[in-house]
Amino acid sequence: MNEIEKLFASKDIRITAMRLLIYKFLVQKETAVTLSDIENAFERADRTTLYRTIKTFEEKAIVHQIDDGTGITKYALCEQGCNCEIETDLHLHFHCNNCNETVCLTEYKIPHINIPEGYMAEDVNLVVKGICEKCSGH
Amino acid sequence: MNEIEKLFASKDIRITAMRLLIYKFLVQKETAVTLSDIENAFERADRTTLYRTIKTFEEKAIVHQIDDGTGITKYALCEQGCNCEIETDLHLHFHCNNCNETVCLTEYKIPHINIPEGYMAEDVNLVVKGICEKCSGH
DNA sequence: CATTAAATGCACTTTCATTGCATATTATTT
DNA sequence: AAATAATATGCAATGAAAGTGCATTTAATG
Ligand SMILES: [Mn+2]
Ligand SMILES: [Mn+2]
Ligand SMILES: [Zn+2]
Ligand SMILES: [Zn+2]
Repeated sequence: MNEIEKLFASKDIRITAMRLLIYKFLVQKETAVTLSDIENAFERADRTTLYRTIKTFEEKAIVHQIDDGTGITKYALCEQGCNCEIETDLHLHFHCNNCNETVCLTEYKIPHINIPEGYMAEDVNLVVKGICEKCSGH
Repeated sequence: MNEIEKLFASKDIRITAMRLLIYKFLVQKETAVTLSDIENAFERADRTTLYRTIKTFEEKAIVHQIDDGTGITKYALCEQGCNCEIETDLHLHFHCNNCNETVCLTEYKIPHINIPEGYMAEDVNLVVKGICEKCSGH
């Protein structure tokens, strides 16, 4: 068993060819992906399989879902040892208005947010939109 | 001309029966609404009209759009004198996981968010999820 | 009241998300 | 190494929300 297979086994995910391919695809991507992105990368595979694979990865905390405001849900690999199944993964996300890519800013944690008396926070979603490093000419 | 008609006139919005009704509906609501909410409130009206009315209101900065992470876009009245057409309306939004309602916390502004060198922020979306005042027993 | 521009209603389209079920593949037991 | 049980996959279909084209109606203007 290689590293990926060990990871799958440790999370009770059956090792299949498709899952290994999709996992490798996600590793090699440095931005968040949509289901369509995966679909385009694996044109011979069925959409449903890709959909259910990413959902399995999400349940098992291999990827986390990102709502960047574009209306299309995106996914990105979780950091090693992230606990987003239990408590929220509190980093922020950046969506580029130019190249339309979304990235995890895992080093940039969401600050404490004040809310009115009587309200109880359980989760926070913070998305910054603007121009990314690559598009601004770093 | 009453107050609402004056508001419409000042924003170059034609005064129609439907628009007045929808506006009054929004005023009387204290939480953000979906297009379906409006549809249910006006079952005799055509969905397209409701859709285009809310889009007109949005363009003219009568309402602003809210992405609370539920996947369904919501709308709420803008504060008087808000400039969300030009610069972003920087208050935060709260989504209750219990009653499923979303509210504008107009008094609670979005704090400054640190982002990496090379990135340029143009817009920020901040949604806190949890239990609202009413559901927690105020 | 006549003219013109915009709003409305209806039918259709698109896109993304999701499910049911038959078949294939993987893991487990004999 | 079969046989069995459990799960994954492929295909077809459905659903929800958003959006568009065009003919008809309504509102603003002189
Ligand atoms: Mn992330
Ligand atoms: Mn608001
Ligand atoms: Zn970019
Ligand atoms: Zn509530």
